[in-house]
Amino acid sequence: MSSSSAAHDVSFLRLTSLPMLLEREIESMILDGRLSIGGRINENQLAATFGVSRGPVREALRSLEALGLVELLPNRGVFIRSLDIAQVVEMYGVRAALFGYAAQLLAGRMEAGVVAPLRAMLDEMAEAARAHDFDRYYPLNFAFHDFIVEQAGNGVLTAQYRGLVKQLRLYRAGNLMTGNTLELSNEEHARIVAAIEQGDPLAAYQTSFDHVERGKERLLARSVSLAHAEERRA
Amino acid sequence: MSSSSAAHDVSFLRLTSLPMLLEREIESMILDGRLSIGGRINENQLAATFGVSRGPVREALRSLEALGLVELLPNRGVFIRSLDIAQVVEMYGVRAALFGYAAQLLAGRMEAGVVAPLRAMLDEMAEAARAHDFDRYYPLNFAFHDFIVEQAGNGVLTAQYRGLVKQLRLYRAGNLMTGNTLELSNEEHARIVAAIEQGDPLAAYQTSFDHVERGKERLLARSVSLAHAEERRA
DNA sequence: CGACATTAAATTGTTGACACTTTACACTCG
DNA sequence: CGAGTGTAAAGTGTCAACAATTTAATGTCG
Repeated sequence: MSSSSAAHDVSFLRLTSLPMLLEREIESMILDGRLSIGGRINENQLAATFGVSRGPVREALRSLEALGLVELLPNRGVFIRSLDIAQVVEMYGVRAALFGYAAQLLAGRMEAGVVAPLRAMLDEMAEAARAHDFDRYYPLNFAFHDFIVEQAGNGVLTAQYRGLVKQLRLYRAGNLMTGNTLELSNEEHARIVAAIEQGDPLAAYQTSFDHVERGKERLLARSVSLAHAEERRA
Repeated sequence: MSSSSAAHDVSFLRLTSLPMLLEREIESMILDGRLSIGGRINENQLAATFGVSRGPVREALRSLEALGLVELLPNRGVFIRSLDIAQVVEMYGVRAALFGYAAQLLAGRMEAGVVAPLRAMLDEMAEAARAHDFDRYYPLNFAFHDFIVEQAGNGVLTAQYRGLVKQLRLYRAGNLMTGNTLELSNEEHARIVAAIEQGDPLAAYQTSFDHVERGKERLLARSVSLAHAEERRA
């Protein structure tokens, strides 16, 4: 047994700091829309809001830059990152690969008590889909994906996936599904669960990958029609 | 056409800053081994080395934390991140998924002038493998993987993949292959190129994924034998 | 001699001030 | 009246000093 692998770690004591706190707070301000996308962040103003000096604020912003939530232009300022459709498409691709890998892992290491919750979510989503109730469907859909990633048991994967999903929230056009797309989407979910349940990693990868890719295409189609509407208006 | 999409962007002017510069420099200090893994970074000392104050250094370290190269413990200091074998295994898994996705993309959008360089690298690696010349094989191997990822044409994917590879350099035990593993590794490369050339995305994914996974297993086997050697010594 | 409390040194955390750059605005000139 | 120039304000970049915390060292008591 290695001596460096301590049995009990006591680093919980004071495991937060002002910059970390500010980072979380600014992050939620961005994701909640309290800071408008593309807009500039005023360090003085932000520091004044929190009643602290600019130092910790600047440190927090550096972290947020690395997380892909803001952009730092030297001598210009910090801007809330705005994603164009091309970047969103790329992100969806990577998200598809990561989610596919999660399902692949899960199919390979099936344990009891994993399929049951998935089936339960599936049923609930089916109900919401039948009612065309997007507001009910959306959080279930999110939980379904996150559950699969989480249960895959790879912490690095979970972190990367969630980081990507977080960044995708910067794109405020595609969070909507309409009509019977909900039911189509949930049919894909069912295929994913089936592949996992049967312990078929490759099928789990493919169905999961395709599911996210279809989501991308739905988003893209919607985005194109939005752009056309924009054109007509001009 | 949107008015915000400028035809020519002049943001190159002053596109760097002191914290960014320090970030790059500290990063290379870590990756070159000039800062020992697990060790603590002294802000005063580091700032003095560069002839700057602690502010910019702290900002650079915040970025490096988000990149996964250092760890920040409040009131304790900044430590060069040290990876245990479990984390390395997880990272290899995600790397396999990302690399697999890259090959999958490349197989789907085959353009001229992609296979030729791959085949050239393949031949060079074969030669190096026959000669058991690891020092020659290693950079070729790296270039081979990076080329596939790059040519996949997804910038987000490239960034994530390279970030992960960078973090993996923190683990200083597994960069060695011995004996005929070089030839085995290159046979896997050949299968990857074949799948890409035939335009078979799924096969490209699988062969590429498996290739990295095999690398992980080789690393793991070596790591176990090292641990045993360690035990015997104790 | 070892465990514990106490004190001093070292290090991180935060701040306010100052220098520099960018941006906005008013002014001048064609 | 519009393009261009110069100036003032606003904002970012950097620093050095101070506060708070942790770590190391010293001394004390059982």
